[in-house]
Amino acid sequence: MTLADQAVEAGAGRQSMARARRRIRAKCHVQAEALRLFAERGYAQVTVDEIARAADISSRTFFRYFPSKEDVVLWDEYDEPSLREEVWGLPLAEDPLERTILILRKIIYDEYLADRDLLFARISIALSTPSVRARFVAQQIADAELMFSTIAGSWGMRAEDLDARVMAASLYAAVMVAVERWHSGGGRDDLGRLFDGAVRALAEGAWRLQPIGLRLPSSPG
Amino acid sequence: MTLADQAVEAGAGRQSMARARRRIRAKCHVQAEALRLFAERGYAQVTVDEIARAADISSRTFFRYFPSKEDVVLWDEYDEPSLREEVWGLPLAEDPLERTILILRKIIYDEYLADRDLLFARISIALSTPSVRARFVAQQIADAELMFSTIAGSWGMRAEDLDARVMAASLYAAVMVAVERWHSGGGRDDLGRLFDGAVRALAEGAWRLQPIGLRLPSSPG
DNA sequence: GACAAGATGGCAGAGACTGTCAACATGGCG
DNA sequence: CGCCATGTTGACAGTCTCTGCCATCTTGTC
Repeated sequence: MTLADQAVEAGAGRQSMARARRRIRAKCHVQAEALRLFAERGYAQVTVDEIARAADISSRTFFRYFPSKEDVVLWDEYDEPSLREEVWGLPLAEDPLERTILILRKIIYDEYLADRDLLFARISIALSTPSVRARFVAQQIADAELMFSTIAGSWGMRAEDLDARVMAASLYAAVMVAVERWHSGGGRDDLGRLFDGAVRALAEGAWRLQPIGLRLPSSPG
Repeated sequence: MTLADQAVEAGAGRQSMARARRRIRAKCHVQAEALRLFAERGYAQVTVDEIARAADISSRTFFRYFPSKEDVVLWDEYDEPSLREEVWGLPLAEDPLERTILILRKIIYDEYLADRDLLFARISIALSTPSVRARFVAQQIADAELMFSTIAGSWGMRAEDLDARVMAASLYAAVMVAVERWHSGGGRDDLGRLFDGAVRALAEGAWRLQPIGLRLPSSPG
C-alpha cells in the first residue's frame, strides 16, 4: 500500500480513491519540477507560469493544487491524511508531553527516511526565502499546537493552559533548531539524533530558568 | 526628547536628523490610517491605494515607507533604533538567560505602556490575518535570536550552541503566548504579569521534560 | 453508451509590488 | 538671497500572484 493510498483512505473516504491518488501523484510531480527550477535559478526568479509549463499543466491548475506559490515548497504527502491519524496510531505514553515528543519524532523521522534529498531541497528554500520561512515557522507551530491540544484534551487537560501552549511552541523550537542544524550540516547528520539533542537542550535550558522564574513576579521595571 | 529623536540619534546619525524625524512621524500617520481602515472593514478588504488616499500620499510612497502591506501592521517606532541599543542599556545580570528575559520584559512593557490601544489594534490584525501572523511570529523569533546571540556573544558563549538557539525560540514562545492571552482577555490584563507567568510555565514544563530527555537517546522508533 | 461529478484550461481582471524618471522640497553655503 | 547637492515624492507602465467564471473534457458508475 502506497503513501497515497493511506492518505486517501484516511481522507474523505467515500469518493473514488483513484482520483485522489492521481491528484497526489500529480502534486508530487509539480512539486518536483518546481523544486528543480528553484534550485537552478532561485525561488523569486521562477514564475508560477514557468512551473506550470514545466509540469505540463496550466497555471490555473497550479493554483488549484497549491493555494499559493509558497505552498509548493511547504506541502508534502504527509499533509494529506490528517495529523490526528498519526497521533492516535502511536503507542501510549503516560505523559502527554512525552507522547507529543514521540509523535514529533516519528513524523520527523518518517519524512527524513522517505526522501532525504526532497526534504533537503524543501528546507533549503524554506530557510533562505523569508516569505516561505515565515509560513514554515507558522505551520510548525500550528502543528505542534494541534498535537498538544489533541493529546492534552484526551488527558482531560485544558488546551488553553499557559503550560500547554508554551510547551507546544517550545517543542516546535526544538524541531526548528534541529532542522536548521541538519541543513547547515549539508544533510549528513542524523536528524532524529539532532532532535533529541535539541529536546535535551530545552530541558537543560529551562532547568536553569527555574531560579529566574521564581525571582520574576516582583516589579515591572 | 521624543521617541523619534532617540531613534534618529541611534540611526545613521550623519544626516539631518530632522528628515528622519519627519519620516517616522509620517509613517506613524500612515499606520494609524491603515489600522483605522482595517478595523472598519478588515485587512483584506482594504487596498493599499485606499490607505494611501486616506493618508494623503501616493501608493508608490506607501511602498517606500513599508516594504509590504503586512509591514504597516508589524512596524513600530521601536523598530527604528537597533535592538542592540536596548540590549546594552539594561542593568547587568549574572546570567545571559536572565538578562535576555529582563530585556524582553522591558521591551514588552515599554510598548505596552506607550500606547495600549495601538498595540491592541496591531495584535488584533496580526493574530487574525494568517499572512500577517506568520510574519509576526517569524519576526519575534528573529528578535529573540538576535538578542540571545548578542548577549551570549558578550559572555563568550557561541551563539550557534543548540542550547542558545532553543532557549531563544522558547522565550519567544513565552512572549507569543502572553500576547495572545492578553489579546483574548480584551487587553485588560497586565501584559508583564502574563509574560512572567509564561516564563514560569516554561520552567515548570522543563521540569517535567527532564526524565523524558534522559530517556530519549536510544532508538529512532 | 449515457449520465453525473469532477478536473482542466483559457480568459479577464483585481491587487501587490517595482523600475524609472521628472518634478519638488530641504538644508547648507557662498 | 540664490544655488547646488541630496533626498523625497508622484505618475506611469509593467510584472507577477491569485481569483471568478465558463466552456470543455475525463472519469467512474449504472
